[in-house]
Order: sequence, then C-alpha cells, then structure tokens
Amino acid sequence: MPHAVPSGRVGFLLARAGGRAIRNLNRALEPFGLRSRHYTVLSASAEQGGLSQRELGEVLGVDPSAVVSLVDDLERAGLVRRDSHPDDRRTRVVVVTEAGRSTLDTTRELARGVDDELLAGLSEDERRTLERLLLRLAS
Amino acid sequence: MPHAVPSGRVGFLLARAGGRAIRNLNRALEPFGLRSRHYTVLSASAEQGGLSQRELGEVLGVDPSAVVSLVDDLERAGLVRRDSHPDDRRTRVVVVTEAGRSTLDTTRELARGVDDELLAGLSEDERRTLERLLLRLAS
DNA sequence: TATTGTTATACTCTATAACTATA
DNA sequence: TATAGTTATAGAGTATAACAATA
Repeated sequence: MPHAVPSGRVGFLLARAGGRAIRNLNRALEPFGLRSRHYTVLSASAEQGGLSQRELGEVLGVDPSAVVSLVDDLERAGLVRRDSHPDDRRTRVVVVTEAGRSTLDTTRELARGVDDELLAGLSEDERRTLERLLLRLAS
Repeated sequence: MPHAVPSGRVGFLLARAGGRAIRNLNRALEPFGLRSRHYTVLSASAEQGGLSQRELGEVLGVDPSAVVSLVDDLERAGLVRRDSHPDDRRTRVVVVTEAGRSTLDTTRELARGVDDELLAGLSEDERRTLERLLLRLAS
C-alpha cells in the first residue's frame, strides 16, 4: 500500500515527520522522566544562556503557560533554576544547573540519534539541504 | 532574538513547521466544521478509492480508534459512507459521497493555500526538493 | 487464534482567559 | 496601561486496553 499524500502535501509530510520525531524522542527520553519539550527548553536555556520564560516561549514556539509547567518540571528535577532578573522584578531567568548540563550532554546524544534514524535514507548533503530549507520556512 | 534550534535540530524544525501547517489548515477548515485530520481522511478516501478504516489509519499514520471517530464525524456530515466489504463482513469500506467530493474540491484549494503560505520563501525548485526529501524520510 | 471495528479511558499538547505583581 | 509570570480550564491529539463480530 503506497503512502497517501493529500494535496497540501508538504504540510502533511511535515506534520507526519515532525510527529514521528517527537514520539521517537519522547520514547528515548523516557528513562530520564523528560519529554521532548523539556529537552528543547533545557537545550535553549543552555545554549542561549539565561533566557526569561517569555523569551523561551517565543524562541521555541511554546505558549507561555506551557513554559511555566515545563520549567516547573525541570526545576523540580534540579536541572534548572529560576533566577531573578537584575533589572525587572517580574522576570525570571532560567539558568541550567550543573546537573542540567550533564543531563543535557547525555540527552543531546539521544536527540541526535533520533534525527539520525529519521534521516537514515538521506546523504550528508541532502540532510544539510533539508535543514537549510526547513530554516527558511515561513515563521 | 534568533531562533533556538536545539540539537536534534531537524526533528525540532519538522515538528515546529508541521505544527504550524496543521494549525493553519485547522483555521482554514473551521467554516466547514472540519479539521486537518478530517481533510486527510477525506482526501485519502477519495484518491485511493474505498479504503478500509484500518488501511486509512495505516496510510495516514493515525491510530485505528481515531479513524473511527474521524469517519463518524465525516459520515454525520454526509461526506462519506461506510459500505460493507464484499469479502469480509468485519471490514467497512469508506466511500466518499458526492457532497464529500464537492467539499474536497473546495478544501483542497484551502490546503494548497496553506502550503503556499508556508513555502512562500522558497522557489519552485526548492519546494520540489523539500517535498522529495520529506517523502524519503524514514517511515 | 488473529483481525476489524468499536468504546472507554487517560495523558499530553495547545490555547485562552483571568489573575498578581510589577513596569 | 502594558507586560511577565502564573493558575485553571477546555478542546484536540495520541495511545492503550478491552470487547464483539468475524476470519
């Protein structure tokens, strides 16, 4: 049975592949008690150092109210801290702890593995092309 | 603020773009009382003519129990029928009605429009490349 | 015994509205 | 007035298990 690809094909293909990526990463992260969205929050906090929760939501395309509960989970697990912002007492800056950094090192490998599996049929060149095109989609 | 793209980058980009595509299509379909998953079921049923519900689920990557309620909705709206299978009395074949075909003609244009908007930044060549690469991702 | 469809259920994800404390 | 964070909530998506009818 061939795959059915409806018109509006690309949106469908993106959604299906994205869903698969998320499910696979969730499965890989299960032993850590984390899910893919925790990983993206942890990763962005580490790589962009000290984002506010609002910034995290913006950058990751996640609703602010969802960021709160994701950071709650990560804080409870000791992987991030909420620090106060020097200039604005409303704002809370999310900082990755040492434990968080260590967890991130491990889970990053898992995320790479999930990507590798998904992209198994593509050459290195094709992977770069795909990534470049995805980065240029309308945001 | 640049976009944060964690390692496991491609999976993240796919999920974000796919989510956007689904949300946009849901919004476009709202006047029809349909959502994107109804559209994919309707589209696959029309283009592959008379699939069983199990086949629909397989082809679209949707859980069988979800197919039931999607087909329920479409049947209630008069867009598909459940016919009996000639050789297997367990199986129910999903057939698009005339009304369904007409709705599909209209909604297909909406789906194309959503794709167009998402792909606005890419040339025709780049769009074809993207689609071709997406079709080759691990299923 | 295995499969198709179905129902029930639970959990995650997404989105919105309302509130507080600050700006 | 507006913004950052928070809480509560509801709807959609996803997944699993159990069951009836049929193979």
